[in-house]
Formats: sequence, C-alpha cells, structure tokens
Amino acid sequence: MSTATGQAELWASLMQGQALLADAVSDRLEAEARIPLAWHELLVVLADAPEGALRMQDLGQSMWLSKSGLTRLCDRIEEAGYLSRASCPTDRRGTFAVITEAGRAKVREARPVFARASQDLFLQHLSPRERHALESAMRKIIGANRGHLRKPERADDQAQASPKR
Amino acid sequence: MSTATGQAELWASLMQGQALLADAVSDRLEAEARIPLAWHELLVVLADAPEGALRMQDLGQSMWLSKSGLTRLCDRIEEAGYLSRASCPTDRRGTFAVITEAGRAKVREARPVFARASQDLFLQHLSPRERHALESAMRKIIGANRGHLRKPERADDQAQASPKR
DNA sequence: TTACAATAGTTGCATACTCAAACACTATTC
DNA sequence: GAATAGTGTTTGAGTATGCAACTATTGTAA
Repeated sequence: MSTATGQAELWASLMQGQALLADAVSDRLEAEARIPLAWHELLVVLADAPEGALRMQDLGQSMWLSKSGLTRLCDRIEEAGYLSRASCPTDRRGTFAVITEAGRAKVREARPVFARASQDLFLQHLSPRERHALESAMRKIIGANRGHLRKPERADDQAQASPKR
Repeated sequence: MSTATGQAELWASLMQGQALLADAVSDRLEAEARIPLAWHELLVVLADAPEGALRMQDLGQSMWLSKSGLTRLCDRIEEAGYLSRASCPTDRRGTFAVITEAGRAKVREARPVFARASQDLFLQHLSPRERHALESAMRKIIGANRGHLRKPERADDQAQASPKR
C-alpha cells in the first residue's frame, strides 16, 4: 500500500541520488586529481583502446554525448594536452583521438582516485545483493528505453524513424 | 565472479539508465503536454503548496537547483504565464512564486501524462521487489552523500564546513 | 541611529550542452 | 568521369546552469 505515493518517491530518489552521487564523485575527482569527470571517462576509454586511439565516431558510442558535444569535449581535452587528433589515413574524413603521454599519466593518477571515490561514496553503502538488484533494475530500464537513444546520426537501428518534432 | 569488472558497470548502468530514463520521460512530457520536465516538477510542487504559493527559498529546497538556476527557471515559467511573482508583505526581501490558473490547468494536463510516462518507461519494467530494492539503494546513496549538497547558502547543516575549493 | 553582518533574490560572466547547417571527403550511378 | 547521395566531423546559434558579485532589506549592537 505504499505504492501510491511511492511512485513519485522512487522517481525522485533515482533522479536525486544519481545527481548527488555524480556530483560528489566529480568534485572529489576534481579535488584530488584535478580533472573533470567527463575527461576521466573519455580518457579511460581511450587509454584502454588498442593504440590509445579511437575514431571520434567510436568514441561517441561509449560517451553518451552528441556528436558536437564530443567534438568540443575533445577540443578542451586536447587543449589541455591530454589527447591529440590525427586524421585517418584510409578514410580522410575520419579523425582519430589519440591519448598523449600526459593523458596516460593523468589516467594513471585519476583512475585510483575515481575508484576510491566510487567505493567510498557509492559501493560501500550497498550490500552485494543491493548492488546486484540495482544493476539489474537499471539494465531493465536501459533496455526498455534503448530505442530512445537520441542519436539520429547512427543509421543502424533507424528503420522507419519518424522525424520527431 | 562479475564483481571485479562489475563495479564499473554498475556505475555506468546507473549513470546511463538515469539519463536515458529522464530523457525519455522528458521527451514524452514535451510531446504530449508541451511542457519541459523541470517546469512540470516545479509547477507540481507549487500546485500542491498551501495557496499555490511558495517562497523562492522554499521552492529551492524541493527543486535541486542553485539559487540562480531557480530564478531563471521561474523567469521562463513566468514568461509563459504559468506562475507569477508576488513580494512578501512581512519580509520585503522575499518573493513568492504563485501558480496561475493557466499553471494549474497545465498541471492538470501534464500530471497524468507524466504518471503514464513514468509507468510505461520505468515502473512497469520493475517488479515490486525491484522497486523496493532500487529505492532502498538510492536512499542509502542519498544519505551517504547528503553532506555534499552544493548549497552553501543554506546555513542549517553547515557545522564545521570547510570552504571546499 | 548609525554601523555591520546576515539573508533573499537577481544579474554578469563563463561553461557545457544540443540541434541544425556547413564542410570535407567517399561511394555510387549514369 | 561528372553529378548525386551518403558519412564523419566541425561550426554557429540558442539554451540551461553554476559561481561570484551585486542590490535590497532585515536584524543586531554600540
């Protein structure tokens, strides 16, 4: 019977908790490793990629950002010296984002900070059961809304797409 | 055995799922009730307040926005005619945000749309057990990070607060 | 009652993001 | 082998947000 009001509260707790958590981790990363959370996320993807290099397009798939958002994020990171761009030899439209040595050093510095923050501010407060339940629930939500990915640029799963306002 | 890599994935699923969900609900609200999610959230708070009126400050506590963010959000909603400002008679520094009749009408229109979207895109995919687990987990996270609320303006729970960058 | 600190709200500036249009190439087709 | 359509990335314009500084008002204290 706590279902009537519980709906709004479930929504609120998810929205607020995620925001609060992201914010707390972000601040800690910024304080202890002097790097924004988004930079860290991008650089980690890059650092783990084969040559430390990825096409913008591929990077975009991991990054949950619009194309232009990714371009500008890379601009900023590049300006800070943590990545550089290289044009693709086989397809000269393409651009590679390549992590620099400074970028790798920053990742080495930041990754444990992130892990610790995530542990302290997040994982530590959940039992293994809860972690599992949370991940399972979130996966279902992701699955249910997968079709909503606002990336009209990726033509793959765009069958009969309506223009959408 | 999925605990080692699972940490990163748990984080990712929470971040991505929340974003995807908020986005999907937001789009639906915009499509079916022609109102942004943030407006809906603010107007619902206002509609449920005693006289349909709340001090900016009190609104701010429910809204998860900085003071300036709230000011500007109210500016936009006011310009659309869904709320109006009234200065407080007893404390002339204060401003009330008051929902207008148009605002109430919009809330009547939007609230069921939101409820349906929330049902379809979110609640429907979770069993009662999962809902409970999700809310419990998120509450713990909120509790653990409560001290992080980036609102230095509220002096209440700021005991020994360090300046924080 | 003048001075000083605290509070409520708004404004200027800088940042980050999206959409849509532009640009630079590549692939296709006649 | 030009036109045309399609892809990959960047750029331009508009919007939302936060921080810090500012205005206006209230409370406190000499």
